[in-house]
Amino acid sequence: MVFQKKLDVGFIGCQIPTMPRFPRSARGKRSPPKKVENNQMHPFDLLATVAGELLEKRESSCSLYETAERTKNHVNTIKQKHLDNGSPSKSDVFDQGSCDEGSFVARFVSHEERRAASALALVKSDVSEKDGFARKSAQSIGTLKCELQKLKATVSLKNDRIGIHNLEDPMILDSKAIALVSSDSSVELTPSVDYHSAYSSSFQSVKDGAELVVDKDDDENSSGRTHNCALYSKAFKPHCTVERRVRKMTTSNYWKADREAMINDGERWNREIKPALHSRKLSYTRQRTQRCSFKRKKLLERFSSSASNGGFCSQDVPDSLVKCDTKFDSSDPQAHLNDAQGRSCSTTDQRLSYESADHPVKLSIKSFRVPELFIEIPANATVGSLKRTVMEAVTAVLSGGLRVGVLLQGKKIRDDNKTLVQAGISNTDKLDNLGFTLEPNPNRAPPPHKSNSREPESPNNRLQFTPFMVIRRILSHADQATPDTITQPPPPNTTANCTDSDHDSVHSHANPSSSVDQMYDNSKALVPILAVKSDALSVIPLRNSRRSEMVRRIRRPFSVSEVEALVQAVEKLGTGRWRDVKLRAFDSVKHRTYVDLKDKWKTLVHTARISPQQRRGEPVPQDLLDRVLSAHAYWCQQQAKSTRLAEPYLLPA
DNA sequence: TTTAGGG
DNA sequence: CCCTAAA
Repeated sequence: MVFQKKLDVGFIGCQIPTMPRFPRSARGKRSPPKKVENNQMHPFDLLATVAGELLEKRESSCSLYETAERTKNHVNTIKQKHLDNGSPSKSDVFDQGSCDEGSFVARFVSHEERRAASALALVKSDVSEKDGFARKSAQSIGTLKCELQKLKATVSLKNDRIGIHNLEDPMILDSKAIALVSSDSSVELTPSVDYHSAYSSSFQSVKDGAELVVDKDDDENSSGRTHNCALYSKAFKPHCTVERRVRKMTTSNYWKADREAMINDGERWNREIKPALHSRKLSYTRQRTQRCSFKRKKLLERFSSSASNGGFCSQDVPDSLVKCDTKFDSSDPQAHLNDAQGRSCSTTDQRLSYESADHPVKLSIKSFRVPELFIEIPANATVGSLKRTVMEAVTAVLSGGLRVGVLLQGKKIRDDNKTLVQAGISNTDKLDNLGFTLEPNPNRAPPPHKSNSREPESPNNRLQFTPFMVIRRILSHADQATPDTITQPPPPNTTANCTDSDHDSVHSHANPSSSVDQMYDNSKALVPILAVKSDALSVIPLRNSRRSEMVRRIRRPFSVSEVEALVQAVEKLGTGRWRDVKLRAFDSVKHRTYVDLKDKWKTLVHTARISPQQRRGEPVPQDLLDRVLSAHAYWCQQQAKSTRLAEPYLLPA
């Protein structure tokens, strides 16, 4: 249902929910959380989504075949070299059709060779899936064509208001899409230059438009430069994802269209379509990010298992809780390439993401250190008792299982879905401050541990070995050691302040942490440190666990632009859907919760009603306040209507 | 977890 | 911005 009347006078200008929005009491139990649905989606959002998908596909495919070309040459070079060296026994692994990555890696373990093998395997598996991909693409394109025609009809109805003309005929899109399909299905096992150029040219027009896609106004980590990890991780896990890409395309991105249709009108693109693309993109960012997270995990596992010495050995941690001396391997020139580009891609240029993600960030953790696991024990205890006590303390921590945390410059990176580039881990300038923590696994709390020390025991010597324990002193100054100072676990809420305000840039609400988890944000976590220099072992700030009082979150007044975004979102969504408002307009702003937005709206309404002289803080433009009042009035009325509809007997006319 | 509303 | 009942 289009809200025709208001739309005519240019008030809200969007669709309102198909179903009346009843007040909570009338709606009954809340339905599962849902985001803005397709039938409420702005046409521009749909167009933009599709265009983005097409571009993404084009980009990844081009990159793939460039990689294939390079790899082929590289492998041939290596093969030739080994043949020249008279080691024919090894050459079989290079034979087309029998090149098994595992055997390759087993025999040729240098970095270059592994890369070549992985990339080759990638190409082969990808090629083998191309036919299926092409078939499914054809289907989804059929759907796309249908939907685009519907969309075109819709858009033309609104032509005058939204100013889009020259929307490309769906048939043209169709032919382009078919070009994609036929290209894909004509893949040869060994990618040829001819194929590559043919592929590129068929998408030249799209490529021309690609410049417009570069998202220059992305703020901080808001948006998804996440497809960068596709090529990267696939190089290490070849058998992954053509099928999944297709499924994603056919199910989630239902409406499809071609960005090219919009490019003719560049100015309107910037003024109207691009902002819509931006907001639409936000919701897809998470999906892509999650997809990539899995691949990254695989990547790390793979990296760990193939590293020749040390490598990532999180599995080995329980056995080697000793000195930590780790470093980044920055000798790889490609790592530097990665760094230089990683920085810029996180702020401006999407295309760089592809390039920087081509090369791995290499970490080498040789061992772990436990900097702060202090034991308190009576001075008359024996050394053997001390050893056992330490052992028990460590065992108590470890028995619950371990998990690994990542600290960058003292900030805990909670968002598992971030790429290394996005998190800043690919930036060598910061690597000195990269740390890994070993934390007791909150999901497997260690069983209550009885201390059965066989030493002469005073009643005060009954230490409860829980992971919370921080024992302050080691065999020092028995006169000051009051044996009854058994350190208490901190109350669970003592550390909530450590996570949110301290980690705005890296914290993610997508990973809500349990209170137990937050507890280990404190110094009680085992903190091995990854650093180049040994003296950098001190860079991880151990937080003051004494900060026990619950602190208020830092006050962050809303800027005018934030108000603008809020008003805009509420105009579209109404005053009762703060979670949706949050997702729509503040998805990437971690420190604005939906409660904050609701509160801000409340104060905005209040501000708009009082005289300008009574207002304080940064002045909000009057036109915004006017919009606040009218939107608020409208949605209140809407809600009242729904209430009457829902409760006809309570309010007889 | 999300909404709604008082403080 | 906090707190919390209610859904």
